[in-house]
Amino acid sequence: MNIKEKIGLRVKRLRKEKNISQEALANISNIDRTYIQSIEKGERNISITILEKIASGFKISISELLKDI
Amino acid sequence: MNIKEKIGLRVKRLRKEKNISQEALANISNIDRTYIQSIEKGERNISITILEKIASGFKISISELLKDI
DNA sequence: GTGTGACTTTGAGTCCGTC
DNA sequence: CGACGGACTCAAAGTCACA
Repeated sequence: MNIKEKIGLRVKRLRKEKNISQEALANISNIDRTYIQSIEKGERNISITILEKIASGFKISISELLKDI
Repeated sequence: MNIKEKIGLRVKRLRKEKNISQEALANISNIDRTYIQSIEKGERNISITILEKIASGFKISISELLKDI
């Protein structure tokens, strides 16, 4: 499993834990809904700014978002 | 200071700590020398795969690379 | 060994709609 | 609400010559 897939799973798991929809995460993170989907599928090589947006959406640090990755 | 600049400084500091040149870091990380340079200047919005390369070059985890960022 | 500007190609990232 | 796809724009990836 590559790093993109790992991050996808991590995002998906965090999202499930918080019990929010892809759409909701997309909104609070200021990212496109379809892009979140693509990320969760492990298709995208996301940039640090997107990582930052997602982390802030989850209200955690980037380093926390990438823990165990 | 934005996140790109923060990462640039972090990379630069880690590199100085290890006492290696940009060229050496570039080689062990499999990245172009000028690209490392651009990253250290905080100009690049680097992706997760580049973060992975740099982290592995430093022999640390990505989460460790992004600590305090 | 470092610093810079310029460049091309590929994919990041957005927006639309459908099922 | 999640999954998928088309079409689009702009930026990340990667390299070069020269100082």
